[in-house]
Amino acid sequence: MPELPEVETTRRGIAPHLIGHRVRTVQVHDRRLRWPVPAAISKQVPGQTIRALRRRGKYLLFELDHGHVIVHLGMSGSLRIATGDEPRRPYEHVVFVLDNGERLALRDPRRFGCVLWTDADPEQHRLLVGIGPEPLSRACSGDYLYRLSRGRKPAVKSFIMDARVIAGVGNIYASEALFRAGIHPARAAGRISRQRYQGLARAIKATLRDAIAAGGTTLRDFRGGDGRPGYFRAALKVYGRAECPCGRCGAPIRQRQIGQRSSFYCARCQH
DNA sequence: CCGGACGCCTGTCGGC
DNA sequence: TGCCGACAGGCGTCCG
Repeated sequence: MPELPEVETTRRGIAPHLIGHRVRTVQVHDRRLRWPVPAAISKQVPGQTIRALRRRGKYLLFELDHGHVIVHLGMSGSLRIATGDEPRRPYEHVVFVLDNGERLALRDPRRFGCVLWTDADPEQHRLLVGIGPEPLSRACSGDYLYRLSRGRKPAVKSFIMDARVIAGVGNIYASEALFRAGIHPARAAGRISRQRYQGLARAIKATLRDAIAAGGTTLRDFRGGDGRPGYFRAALKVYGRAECPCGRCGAPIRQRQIGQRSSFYCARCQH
């Protein structure tokens, strides 16, 4: 489900309900996520206060008094705030019960997400340590992408979706940013000029900023922490629009697999 | 070392 | 109507 804008929307929605509140208990109803939910979660977390909620790429980092809970929403995960008397919904595998009576519930039908615990620097966790710069940071520049891409044969779309290159760009926003930059998604990453990477870096940032401002993209069931859907779907130019006329030139939007992922582009506008 | 393919899961949708 | 295959917003791991 979630790419960076959806994770950021979730973070902003749930943070006000969590910061400064103490976790009373953690209910693990099914520990069989992408990685087993560690027993330390239900042992270490109760009694601790949530101090901050940060995002790194598509990961959410819950800072507690001592240690961090690391959450990834995978393909179908979502987080919501529930009141104390609301019944647990299907697939809500992990529930954090807070001292204010509210609960934070992780729903994840496909169980590709994870809930982990670390008492060390979360940025140094093995799942986070190798990931690239935040796309909205200055470090993610056209020059950076240009330099890193030299000699690389894979498609530029696969390149910008590689978390070691940039953190948080997924299948929707890769297609959208490449359309915005006028770059064909299948072009070899190593054969794109510095100038065009500068345009691509700008396009990635603008696309993600716009999507965050719209509350993310709801394709099926994504809800922000406030329960509202994201409105960026209406702003998608190519993703999910196979055969529809390109809004810029009118040619039909193409769909094909690139790196085993569905990709959408305009063959006339993108080269 | 790099790049591509494979699994992990379940729900939904379109076609026959 | 019902069944079955294809496909889905991610990503670590394995293999060549």
